[in-house]
Amino acid sequence: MKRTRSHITSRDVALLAGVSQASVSRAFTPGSSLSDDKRERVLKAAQQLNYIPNSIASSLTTARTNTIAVIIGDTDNPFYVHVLRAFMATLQARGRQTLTFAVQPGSSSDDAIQQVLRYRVDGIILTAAELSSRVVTLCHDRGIPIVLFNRYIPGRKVPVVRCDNIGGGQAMADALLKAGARTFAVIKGDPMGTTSQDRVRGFNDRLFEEGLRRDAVYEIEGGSTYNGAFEAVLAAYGTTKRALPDAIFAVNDIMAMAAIDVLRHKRELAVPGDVMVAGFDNIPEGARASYDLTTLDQPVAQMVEEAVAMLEKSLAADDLDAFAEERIVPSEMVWRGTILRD
Amino acid sequence: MKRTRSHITSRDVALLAGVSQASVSRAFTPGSSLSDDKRERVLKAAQQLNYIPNSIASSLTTARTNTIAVIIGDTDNPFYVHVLRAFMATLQARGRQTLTFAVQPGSSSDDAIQQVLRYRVDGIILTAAELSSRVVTLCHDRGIPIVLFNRYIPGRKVPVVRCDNIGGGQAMADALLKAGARTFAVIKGDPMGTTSQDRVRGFNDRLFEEGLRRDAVYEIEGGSTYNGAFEAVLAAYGTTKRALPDAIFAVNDIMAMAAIDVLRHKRELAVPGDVMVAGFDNIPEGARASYDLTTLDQPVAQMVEEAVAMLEKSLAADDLDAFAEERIVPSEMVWRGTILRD
DNA sequence: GTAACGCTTGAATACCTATTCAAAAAGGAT
DNA sequence: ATCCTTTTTGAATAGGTATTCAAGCGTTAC
Repeated sequence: MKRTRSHITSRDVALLAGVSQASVSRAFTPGSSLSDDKRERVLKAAQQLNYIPNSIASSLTTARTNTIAVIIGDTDNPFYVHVLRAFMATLQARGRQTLTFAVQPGSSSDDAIQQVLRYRVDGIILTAAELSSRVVTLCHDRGIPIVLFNRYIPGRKVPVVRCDNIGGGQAMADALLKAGARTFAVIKGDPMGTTSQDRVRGFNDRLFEEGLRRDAVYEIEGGSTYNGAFEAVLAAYGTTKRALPDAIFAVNDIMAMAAIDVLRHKRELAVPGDVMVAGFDNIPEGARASYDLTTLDQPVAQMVEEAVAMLEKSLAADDLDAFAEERIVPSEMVWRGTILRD
Repeated sequence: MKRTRSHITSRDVALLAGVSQASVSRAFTPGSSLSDDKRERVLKAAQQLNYIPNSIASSLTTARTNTIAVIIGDTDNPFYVHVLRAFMATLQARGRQTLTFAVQPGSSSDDAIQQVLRYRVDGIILTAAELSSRVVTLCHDRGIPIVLFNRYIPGRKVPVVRCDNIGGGQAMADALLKAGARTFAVIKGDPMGTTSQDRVRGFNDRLFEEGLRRDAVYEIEGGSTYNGAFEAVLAAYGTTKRALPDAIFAVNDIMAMAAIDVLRHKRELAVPGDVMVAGFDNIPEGARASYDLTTLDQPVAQMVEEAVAMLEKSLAADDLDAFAEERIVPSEMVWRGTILRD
């Protein structure tokens, strides 16, 4: 069958139902004034013609696309995959479409935003990706709300939902000290990311507060990925050259899992017997029996829920500035088997 | 700042540049006839006004959105998450937007398709989700190409890219027989999914061909998820009640990993020493040292590439029917540590 | 010098729906 | 039956861009 050039439009339906095009539009717009029998006639005609309303045309007049862009930077980290899934589910449940956009880790999301603005999305969620203050202004001037997830722009007031990363780092430092650790390694993530920076800072600061010497903490660049962390930990502790720390704190679970794999399978060491390991995020993968990872929980469902709520509040309001809130959610210790407990 | 009601349009740019609106449109349409100096003038004016072309309006006239819908059913299976990521990257690289849609596992994707058709996507990719023959007709009549990924509709000619699941199942049966296994368990996935069905069929048929008795294979419903398989395997082999098989074949890696975790951590058994385990898909997670899973590789990158190519071929053509091809990619054994080898 | 041709350009129009405005119909009260 | 209020309805229009059509212009060939 040849591709039909002209689709069925509301006018065709109107013709068949013997009403005006306006009435067809009203039949598909909840809350608009139309008599019941006419609505019924229209819907029957629509069904008969297999009519599907054209959102493109509709968006042109309403200046709303009912679409939210979700921009994600780090699809290598399962945590952000879970976040993306949660956003998709939440937005879908609220009757919105999701325009997903992945940007290369490290590169800026400016181009992506530019792209996305062409599509006149109603709002933007940005997780784990760089962005410049410039594009924030760009969106702001256009009245398009943008909510940051687990990322913020220092020195600028932008709506954001994030976890208390500094507090989490501190809590983990306390937990490991209490477990008897005195020498440490920290596996850092994206060097430019505020998330990793804050977790490391909270962790280190607390240790130094407690009187540890600066060389009690060995810092490792894990690059936020399993493979990156695996190689880095292997380079650091793959041989007996460097003395093992009492505990390793990775700023995310996936890197903690890499560390465990190196210690157990490349060095035949026991975790937590020889070295304790802790992560951050509480991804389901870390909870599995093979890892049983002690970590800090980020309440993803709640955070996503709040981010969407924040976006919708901006959507409903005329004044974007009124809602530049910052929601900081605490993270909670999840005790499992990779840290010793008395 | 208040939300600006009216955006900058091509007309505004035209006014500033001293040209017609048509010329502005041409300046942003590659391959259209416009003198260099005029194009330059337009682009300068556009930049000055922060003009971003409106894809909505453009789509209305061209009847193209440059957007592809990716519908995914099983986001619990990491394999399909990798598939989704690959699609997003591939489509993005070709300058297309991705409208992602997740449907509840088990429920049909008909509603999702209906939704997606409103947005006049140019094409649809469907992975790991049910769909009725009816909506295929619906899309077909509208001239919207739809490519199935790792799923097919028995008895209907629809463009599809999938792995040779039957052949893979057979290959795994051969491998396990050669490794000395004589009693088996099979962990099945989605009962309605052709993928799981075919893998089980290929596996069983080959075993029975080789003369095994039907009760040499114990079948387990794993539900396609880690948790589902974990519980099912625990129920079957968590105690010493039931005799252990020589080998367990899970129709996907994530369930194989669950099986390994049960055997190792709930029963203190050795894999592959006491029981061999094999999966299907070759997800990166299974390659990690903690699992080191022997499996069958699905060449995701290649399959995704081909699916998109198939879609674009349909997009370019007028006649949809000419391209209802079926591309079946072979899967290859990946020998790792969970099957004994001589 | 004229004819023929190709490239540029702008005016006008189509794309499809939501909404406004005014008219018509229906309902209610007296 | 009359007037007033409320609801329903259709005609007309806006929304922003791509494209068509015809005109304008400059070039080349003879």
